[in-house]
Amino acid sequence: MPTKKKPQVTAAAPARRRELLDTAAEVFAEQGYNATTVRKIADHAGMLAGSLYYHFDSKESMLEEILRTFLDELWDGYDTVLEAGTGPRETLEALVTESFREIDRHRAAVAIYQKESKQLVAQERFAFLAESQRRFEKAWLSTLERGVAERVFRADLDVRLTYRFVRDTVWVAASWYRPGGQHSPEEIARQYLSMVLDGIAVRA
Amino acid sequence: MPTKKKPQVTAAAPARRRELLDTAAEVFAEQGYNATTVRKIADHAGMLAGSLYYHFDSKESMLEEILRTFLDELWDGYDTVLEAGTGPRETLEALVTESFREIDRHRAAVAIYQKESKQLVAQERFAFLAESQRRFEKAWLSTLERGVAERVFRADLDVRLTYRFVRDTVWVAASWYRPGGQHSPEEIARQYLSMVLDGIAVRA
Amino acid sequence: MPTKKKPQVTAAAPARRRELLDTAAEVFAEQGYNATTVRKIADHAGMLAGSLYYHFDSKESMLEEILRTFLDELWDGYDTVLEAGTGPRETLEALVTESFREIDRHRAAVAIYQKESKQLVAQERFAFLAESQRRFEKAWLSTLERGVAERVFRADLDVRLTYRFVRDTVWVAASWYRPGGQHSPEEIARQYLSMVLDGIAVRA
Amino acid sequence: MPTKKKPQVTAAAPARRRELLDTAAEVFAEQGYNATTVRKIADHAGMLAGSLYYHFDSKESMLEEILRTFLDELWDGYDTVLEAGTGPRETLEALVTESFREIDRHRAAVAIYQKESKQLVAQERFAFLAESQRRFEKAWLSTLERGVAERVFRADLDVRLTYRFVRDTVWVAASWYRPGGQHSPEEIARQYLSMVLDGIAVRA
DNA sequence: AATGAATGAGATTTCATTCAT
DNA sequence: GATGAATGAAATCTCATTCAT
Repeated sequence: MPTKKKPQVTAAAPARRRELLDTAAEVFAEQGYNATTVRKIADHAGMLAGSLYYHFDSKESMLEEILRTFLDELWDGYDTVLEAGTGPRETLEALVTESFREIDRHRAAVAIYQKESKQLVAQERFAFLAESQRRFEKAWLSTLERGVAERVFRADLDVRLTYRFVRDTVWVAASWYRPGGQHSPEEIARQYLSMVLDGIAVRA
Repeated sequence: MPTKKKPQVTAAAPARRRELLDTAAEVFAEQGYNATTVRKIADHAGMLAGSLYYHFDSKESMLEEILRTFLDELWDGYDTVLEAGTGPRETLEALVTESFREIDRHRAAVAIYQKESKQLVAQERFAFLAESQRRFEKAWLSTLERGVAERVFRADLDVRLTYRFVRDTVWVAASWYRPGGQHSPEEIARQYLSMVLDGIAVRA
Repeated sequence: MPTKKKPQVTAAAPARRRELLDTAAEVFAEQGYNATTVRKIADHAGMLAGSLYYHFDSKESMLEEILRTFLDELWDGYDTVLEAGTGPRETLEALVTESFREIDRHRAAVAIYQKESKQLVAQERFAFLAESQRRFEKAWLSTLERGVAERVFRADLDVRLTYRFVRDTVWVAASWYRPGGQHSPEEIARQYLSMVLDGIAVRA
Repeated sequence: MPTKKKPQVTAAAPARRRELLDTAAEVFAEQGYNATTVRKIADHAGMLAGSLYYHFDSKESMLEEILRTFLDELWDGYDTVLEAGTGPRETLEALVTESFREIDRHRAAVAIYQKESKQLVAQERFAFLAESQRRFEKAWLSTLERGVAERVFRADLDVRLTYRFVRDTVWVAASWYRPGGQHSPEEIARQYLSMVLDGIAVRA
């Protein structure tokens, strides 16, 4: 087997990479991407800062891989939901539940995404975030619009505002959610859906 | 040349200070505190980086002053609401409306607060953030609990979860809100309250 | 005078820049570009490594400016010679003499150019070196060709080989030439021309 | 596991060593010694960076061996020429021809020698370069001086300047020469000698 | 009030080299 | 003989901050 160059970007030895990326994601989520030094990541991984560069090209490439991996899995889940062809209310419920499951599985990545993506999209390298945002918006908006058309969701709301409301409502949870706590993701999803769909006021 | 240097802590020329702090807040909000260099702030203000130090002790002191000013005004508003002694639903409506007014007035500061406060509270200097968070939580929680007790809000909800839901729901709006847009803060507050209180589903 | 940004690339304060560039060129020439650390340059300039970045964007940008400045001046001289419309022998003599004068004035830059340009041209940023090389080749080749046509230069030589011979013959001198030595540039030019034109063998 | 590690200094498996050194020389010549990473050499050789250390002690020892091998062969050729006891013109012609043959055989090594030796001589390890330079200078100078004494070369030339002229004139050719091109080394030597001995001007 | 120049600490990155397997 | 992972030293660069003018 001749000349291969760069072991890094190749998904050659995925085990150690994954470990290190999980570590990095944890630190990024906790301290913020900019405030996280490569040394801190290395400390957490029990190695020297320079050693990380055997596995990754740069701090930024770690961030990219963390976000890409997360979004790939997220869309796997979402696509399954969207292709199921269920009614708008069931679709919305499934999307919310799926979102909380992703928060459960990728808490760190979600927190990073929430905090950093607005800054990152401007960079060419992170253009895939914008693409994901577009698909995201389309999925939610069309579900809401179908729901309004089918009189399942209230027609007197501004749809874009409602979209933002639902979207944010779900994802900010990543900032306080701790996996393994007293609530399972499905339980939290159920409560959130109850609030979003029926409100917190007592029905007249 | 008598006495000391550095007139900054002196409240002299408060107009220029305010201008500069607004500029700084804008840049902090747009790029993130860590990613914002003193040079960028100075560029926006039409001066050189070093010149800012005539007005402020440090980058951190700018951040502190921005957040303190915002929280002081926020609590002026909240305290008025809380001391009015209205019923839980009216109090909640007033708090949400007041919050959107603050977002309107201090959009940059709110965005900074949302993004950075979690990291900052750990520092002695920003302990006032923790204090504010405690008062905040108390205000909302007690309003919700009063509402549940008075059967104005649903009893079947996890109150802490509901608190986070309402809190996040309101404040994340700062990440997309643009003052002077098509919706006034009061209008947005009304729509949000409608969703939060009554849900987005059509009533059976 | 409002917002100006970046004092560096702007030719704002040319005095200190020039000093620092001269220092840098000296070190680059002596130790080679790659082997020269920014710290060494700073040491020679009596400042700290980081301080250089107030004046220049990067080590590479120093190199670029050194080479550009040199080539600009070189072409000022060459163009004057080429536009004089003299015969091929006089043109060649003038070009050689001008070259030794440039070596005298920009010894460091010439040495750097000689040693590094082959590696550098591959980079986008140093594409201007390729452009200069093309003009260079054209100037010398056409002079030689005119000379052959006018029977001033021998016709039995391979013109491209002759071009390389003459070109290298002149410029490698930069690797050993020391300004202020016993020979003036004009004197060296005269000797070189004597060898190049008439050879070192005794005439039959 | 008895005795030591590292069999490299042992002359075992000299074929692979030679191959690897040729590869290394090629890369050193193309990119410069400092700019060449051990990884690049390994890439070209189809192995990983660390694997090179089975064969060699260090990057520097590769360089040393490349230059030593080249100079050993060079001096074999030169000594034969110098001991032949021919007249100064024939000696000079033979030295130049031999030089072009060496460029043909060791193009990479010659290019490295040209570019790096000035920096290297300062190091103890490369003191042999200085020794070679002294012998080199002596060989050429004495040949030129004999030529002047025997009225074969012009007496009106500065001998040291002429020495540098001839030396540079020959060796820089390594920077553009490509083996297997249209000119054989002997052909190029003949043309160079024609220029050096008789000049490029038409004889009056 | 502001500029221009510098400092100094620390960040990211590079890379020759080592070594257990 | 070669790989994969790591080390550790050093290099480039960034940036908040200082200070004489």
